[in-house]
Amino acid sequence: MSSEIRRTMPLLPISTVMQLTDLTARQIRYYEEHDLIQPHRTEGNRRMFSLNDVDTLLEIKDMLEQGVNMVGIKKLFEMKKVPQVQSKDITDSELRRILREEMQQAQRMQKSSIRQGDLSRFYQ
Amino acid sequence: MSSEIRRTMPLLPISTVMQLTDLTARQIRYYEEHDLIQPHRTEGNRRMFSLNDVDTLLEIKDMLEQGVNMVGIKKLFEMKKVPQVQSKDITDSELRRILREEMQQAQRMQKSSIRQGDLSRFYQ
DNA sequence: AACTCATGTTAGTTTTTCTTACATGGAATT
DNA sequence: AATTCCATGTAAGAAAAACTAACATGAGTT
Repeated sequence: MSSEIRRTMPLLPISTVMQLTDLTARQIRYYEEHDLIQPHRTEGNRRMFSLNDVDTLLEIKDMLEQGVNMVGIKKLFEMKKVPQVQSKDITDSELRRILREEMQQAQRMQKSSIRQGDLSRFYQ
Repeated sequence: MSSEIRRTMPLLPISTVMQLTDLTARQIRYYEEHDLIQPHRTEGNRRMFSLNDVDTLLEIKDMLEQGVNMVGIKKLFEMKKVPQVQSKDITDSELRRILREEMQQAQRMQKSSIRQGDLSRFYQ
């Protein structure tokens, strides 16, 4: 009983992901364009998303609401992936500078960002 | 982190369910026709399945391979739902008779049924 | 004032899913 | 042996969903 579902399995069409994340198709495709997600494609070229993709999108949404921009999010994701040893091709100091900038901008935006819910709208 | 996914949420299009269960669209629709599943519908009338639906379909597939027919599967599902007190509108003896018949047919079929895998084909 | 960024919107196309109807092969029944 | 039943295959035509590409926009930055 209870089929094993891997969080990386491409299960969901974009419509489902829109509902789960409260993002528009435009937004989701834009984030893919900027390489923040890499959804699977069907033979017919339709995007299929995994549960991990949904998590990532929720993180993206969150960071955007905090005022972090695409580039910043990308960097932050890269950090997450290599938490042990900082990759040296982007110098540490440069990374710190970028993040400092992002965070400053984030604070400026903070006032207007209305903290908005998770998936509660789905537990009908 | 990690979005809560309810097993009853209608998330999956039929194509995904086909892959997860190794059933054809025809089979899935046929089982719905016989009321073994009740997938959600989008505004545009497309079926959307929950993880519970997938589980149910895997059970159906299993029972069919054992030789149980639609009617038998329906009854067995009804039993599962009311495990405490046997519903009296279908008499106990009648239910037992039906199930005995199914099981006999099942044994007859057993020889030809090749036990076939679960979701292993997906852990690429 | 001109730019940039994230997102909206529209158009035209392709893929996916739907319903309906008829076809089929093996089991069971007559 | 012929007929019926059952689970599934298949084909056609219609509708919905998703795709790409392009232009539009408004807030924030330079």
